[in-house]
Amino acid sequence: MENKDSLQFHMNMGKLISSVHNMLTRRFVQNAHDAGLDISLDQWMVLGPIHFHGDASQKLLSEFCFKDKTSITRIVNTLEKKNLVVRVSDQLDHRVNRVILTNAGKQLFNDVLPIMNKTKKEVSRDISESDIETFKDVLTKIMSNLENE
Amino acid sequence: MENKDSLQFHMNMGKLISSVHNMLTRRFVQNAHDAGLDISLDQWMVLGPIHFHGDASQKLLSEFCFKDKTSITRIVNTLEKKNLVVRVSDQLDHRVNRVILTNAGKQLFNDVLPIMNKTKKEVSRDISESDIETFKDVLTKIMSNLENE
DNA sequence: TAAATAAAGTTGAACAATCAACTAAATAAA
DNA sequence: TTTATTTAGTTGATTGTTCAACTTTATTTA
Repeated sequence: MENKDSLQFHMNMGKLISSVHNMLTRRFVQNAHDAGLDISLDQWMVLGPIHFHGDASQKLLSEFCFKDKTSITRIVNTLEKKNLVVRVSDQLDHRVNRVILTNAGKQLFNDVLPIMNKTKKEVSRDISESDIETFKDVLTKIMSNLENE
Repeated sequence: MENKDSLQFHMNMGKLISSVHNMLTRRFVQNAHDAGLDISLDQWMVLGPIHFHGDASQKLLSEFCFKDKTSITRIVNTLEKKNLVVRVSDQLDHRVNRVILTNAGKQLFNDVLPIMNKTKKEVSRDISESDIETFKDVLTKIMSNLENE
């Protein structure tokens, strides 16, 4: 029966992705906390690109992180409140904020890198390299399937 | 934007999972909305098990949905506010709430089934059955890797 | 049985995602 | 040049997640 099958699929796929997302988030924060570091996975997902780009605009961060501009606004707010980044208004285009790491931000970035690697290892333990590749390919394919219109 | 595509290619697992989770959630709600239905993916993920179990406790829903008991409390609050479910205190154990579908809840469940099916098709378009299987296996393995301690 | 402990749910606070409505600045069109 | 439109970012409201602290009811255990 088609309805039953599709329900099964959804419960599996949707539930699996959602559950894995939550567990992964929790584990990363827990690992960071155990190392005495206070950072969420979303903050890390934004902090990385800021470090990588040097003076990223929020628009760029939004595209790079696949997050809504509103989410970026609020995550940058939090990072700024923690003195990890500062917003600097672009000299040429006054609509644009350039987000820059402070020294504390650079320090935290370096401290969190090993946490990220530790979490990665825990996540992918006992999974073959080829299965990981297929897994990432499918995720990428789903993303392109769901890209707007 | 070709720059975006090349970024996608280099994305790590955490970012992929997080992005897919967000896009999937958005697409499901959008499809429901286009069909005149007002429901979130998380509400659906809880509504389904309520429908199948008949009189699930919140504890059971929590375990079945892999969600925190606090999340269940709040999702059930929302469902109750929308008159889709009611809480009935268990006669034998007064700590327990039994969550029951109303007629409106049953109606919505049936209305959302085809939406789920549509979303499923969009998500898995052009992905082979065997890749989907590997994908789900890896998700399941990650869950067991991240299960507490 | 009385006291300690465990279990089921709730509440508050902090953070994040989404949508819609908004400000301010830049660019295009008239 | 003046007006209209687009773009970058913010704010408010609603929903969901997490942690810690809490209430209420059951179960242990001393």
